[in-house]
Amino acid sequence: MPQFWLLKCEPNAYSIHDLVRDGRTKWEGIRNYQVRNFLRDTMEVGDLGVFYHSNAAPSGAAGIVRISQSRLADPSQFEASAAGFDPKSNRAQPTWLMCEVEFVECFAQVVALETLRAERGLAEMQILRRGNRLSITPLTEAEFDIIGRLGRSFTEAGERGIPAERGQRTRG
DNA sequence: GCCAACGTTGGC
DNA sequence: GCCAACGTTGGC
Repeated sequence: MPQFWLLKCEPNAYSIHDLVRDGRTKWEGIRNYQVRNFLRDTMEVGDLGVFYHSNAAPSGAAGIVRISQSRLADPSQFEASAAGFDPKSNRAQPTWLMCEVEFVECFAQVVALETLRAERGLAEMQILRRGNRLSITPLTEAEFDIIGRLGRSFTEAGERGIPAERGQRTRG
């Protein structure tokens, strides 16, 4: 049984389109203990994730990824010149972990934050809570399915991040 | 650029 | 262990 995640990234730094090009990428640079604990204790290869663009116009869900590697040591914690350098960490017991994600799907348009907020089934989603700052958060399967359905509901006519239809649609 | 919210740091 | 100061995040 896969688990489900929402992974935030600023598209200025790395976007879903970069992942389309690369196929897979290391999700490095996490320096928050709550997120580290997800990476260490919970996330497994085969889990599915929503790729979320933050600090964007519009911010929102941009596509789907799959976890292709888990529990990797983040090498930048050992690099003195790196922004995420952590002099207290050591190679025998790295403090900071990362995962690798592989591309699954790019939505025709970003499902805008405004659209996510309007969806009743997403009311409990952590990303929508005030002050949420975790870059990786768990989703329920129902939340993941709703976001996937919204992402697939765009037609070419829709141009403002507003879904053209919201009919029932099954996953896969 | 503003600002609310939250995490981290460090003095005590 | 408390808590004020500071830094970061991210929507707007």
